[in-house]
Amino acid sequence: MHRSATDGTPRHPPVEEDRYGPSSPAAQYARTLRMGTMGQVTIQQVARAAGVSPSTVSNLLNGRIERMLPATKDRIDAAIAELGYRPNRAARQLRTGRTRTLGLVVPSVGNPFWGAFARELESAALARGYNLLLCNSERDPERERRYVEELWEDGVRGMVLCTSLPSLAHLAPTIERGLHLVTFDRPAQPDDPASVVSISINNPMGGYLAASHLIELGHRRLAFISGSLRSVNRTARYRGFCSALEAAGIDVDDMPSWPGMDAVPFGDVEAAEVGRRAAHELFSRADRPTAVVAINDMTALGVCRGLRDLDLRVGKDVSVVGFDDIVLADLYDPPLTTIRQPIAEMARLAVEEIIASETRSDTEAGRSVLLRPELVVRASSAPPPAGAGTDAAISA
Amino acid sequence: MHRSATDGTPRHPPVEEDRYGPSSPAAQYARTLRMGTMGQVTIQQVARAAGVSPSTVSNLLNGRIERMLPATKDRIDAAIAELGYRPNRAARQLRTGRTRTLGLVVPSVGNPFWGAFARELESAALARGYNLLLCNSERDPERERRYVEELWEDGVRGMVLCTSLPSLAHLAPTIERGLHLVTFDRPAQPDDPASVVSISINNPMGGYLAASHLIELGHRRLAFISGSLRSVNRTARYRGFCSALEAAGIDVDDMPSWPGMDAVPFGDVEAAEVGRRAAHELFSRADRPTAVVAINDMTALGVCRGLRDLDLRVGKDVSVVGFDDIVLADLYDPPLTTIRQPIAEMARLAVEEIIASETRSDTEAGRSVLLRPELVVRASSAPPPAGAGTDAAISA
DNA sequence: ATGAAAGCGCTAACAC
DNA sequence: GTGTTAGCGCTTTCAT
Repeated sequence: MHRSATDGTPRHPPVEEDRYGPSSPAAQYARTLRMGTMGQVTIQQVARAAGVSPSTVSNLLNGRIERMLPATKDRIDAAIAELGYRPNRAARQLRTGRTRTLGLVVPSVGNPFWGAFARELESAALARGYNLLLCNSERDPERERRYVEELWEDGVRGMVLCTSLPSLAHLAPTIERGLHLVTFDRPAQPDDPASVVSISINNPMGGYLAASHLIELGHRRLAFISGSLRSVNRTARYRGFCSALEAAGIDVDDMPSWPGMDAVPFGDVEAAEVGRRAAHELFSRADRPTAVVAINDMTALGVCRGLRDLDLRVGKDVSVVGFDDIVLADLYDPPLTTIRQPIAEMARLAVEEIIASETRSDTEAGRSVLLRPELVVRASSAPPPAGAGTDAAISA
Repeated sequence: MHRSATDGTPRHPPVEEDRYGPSSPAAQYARTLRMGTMGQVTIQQVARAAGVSPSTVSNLLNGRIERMLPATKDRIDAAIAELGYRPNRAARQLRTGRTRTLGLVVPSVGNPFWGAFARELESAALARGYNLLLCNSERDPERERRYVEELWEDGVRGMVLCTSLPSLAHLAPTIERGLHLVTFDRPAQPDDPASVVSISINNPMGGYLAASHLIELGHRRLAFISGSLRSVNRTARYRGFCSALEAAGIDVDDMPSWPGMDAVPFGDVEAAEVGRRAAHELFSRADRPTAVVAINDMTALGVCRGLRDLDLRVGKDVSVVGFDDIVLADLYDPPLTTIRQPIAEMARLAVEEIIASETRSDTEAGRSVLLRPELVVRASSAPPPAGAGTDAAISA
């Protein structure tokens, strides 16, 4: 090892060599370092084995095969195979400044929706030759910031951020440095930096679809259940929910409502617990609703569980509509009516946007893509039981 | 930029400088590169701003603050803050050969169990100052190998692999290079390389607990349902299941069985679908069981769904026991009886093992840690309906 | 068609 | 207590 200074390819002028021969402390240190790296095979060794220079090996590695004789290529290929050579990513990245890696920050892979989305995004990234790094923010802005900065330090320049925070101020420094950011499930906000692209479903439309489905079934007392009140999509979905009520001539202010849980911060795994508690409280009251729209499927499943605790039958006594269409929605008893997000398409779009913005010369106005949500009707929603919560019952 | 050759800190002997002045093509190239990296602030710039040398900044960065005057430290801190300096990880890693990052390869984060485990492992890693990189293998050995090698190339030397493949041969080259590997949910196999540590629950015990719980409730016709037959823990859990039957004097060969689906490869998300199909086929037969043990909760949930399709009531007509205790087990209707895996503790252990093996001088025999599974009884398991599947019914 | 050399940003041994 | 220096493995320009 460490023969580069004495063999045929000195990497420094002779003047250096006189001062720091192969037995100098520096050389010893280099040797130790190399031991520590566990026999990493370098491009130099491959070059030597193939009887060519490192640059030629590098050319092969980077697909510039037209620059060498077929015989040379074969020799190098053989050397690579024999030595089991794998290029060192850190060195490569340090040199080029690029990485074929995207970052994904989700609230929590403990929530099946985010797990499913992560899978889709990984597939989409892989299909474009990118790798994916996955991080959990647990909806903590500080943790979100830390991850984004850490990914940046790892050379990741394109990220998908799943957040419902109204402001991206905590990420401003990284965005200014040139981060290609796509926010998911969070429509663009007025204060967002111009370069940010956002991809989400049309949340107000989703809320509208959910509520009007229930109204069409005959429900007149509807509640909207969510945990955090400050989330961007909560507001948007609730807005759509309200429009549907208004369009049907129902006064939103008359609807039973649940205060929410903004005091107690909670993660996505606890979403179900939120739904359960909300159901307990909302359905113990006299003015209880006949139907519920939940902010997402996990919360909806919690609501169903809570209703069962009260001996109310979902899809009979009470209708429940969720959001997301996670795998478990169809598995549940009763299967859950929900608003489906087209996650595969959204994932593909997110990757395309990032790659496009990396290729684009520079700061181009970020756009906001809204996809159409889809109502999936299953057994958790049905007409209200006769005499309960209908117009007649209310006027009685 | 690129002033280092002309200012007070030349990095190469003068002879170099005569040949490649600041306007040489090399210098121009360097400038372009630096533009491309989007204004990366370097340690040199911090050093200049603070009026010290890069090494002093480096010393501060690496916690060797005792080597400098408090005033110097303050000046450097100020410079770092003002310039918004963040060390370049690639450079750091290239230099030290180390990374404070662990890798996790799971079958699929689409399965809530793996999502939950990933969360736990991330917490455990974070608590020890490590980051976590998450990858989905979709139970594809080739993809598993690719990820392991890619992580290795990224400088990751410690990984947790969740696999149920009987052989680790596809990872042998990387293991030989010094990978610190912990397999999760896959007990050590005779052919495993000696350095591999394995962490899992005692799967035979889990299978035993599940089956004997059902037997104690009075069931005498039990089926075991799983998808892939080749998985290591499938075999182990089934073995435990059989012991419980034998201990109760029940002949395993008399039990209704389902052929499994080894022909069709499937991911963890489809586990539920497997359960559903298995239930359809198994419960359409005359010799149908009164109770089922499923390989995991997702499959168990699918079984429940399939039973419902046949108008059989879970927890009444048929008992179902799952494995894992995912969040949704308790949310389901009826709540699912299951074998809990202590994932938080297992995650903590996995991280400890990896860190220990990185610190340890070298190849030490890998060990196998088996944790105790816990039976969680919920409403999906109950005594068999009178006259069905009991000894009497069988002899009738 | 191939090679020599420079340097990406950082760390740490050693000199002062 | 602080500075100087070499070099981690790679890519790419320019020279041949």
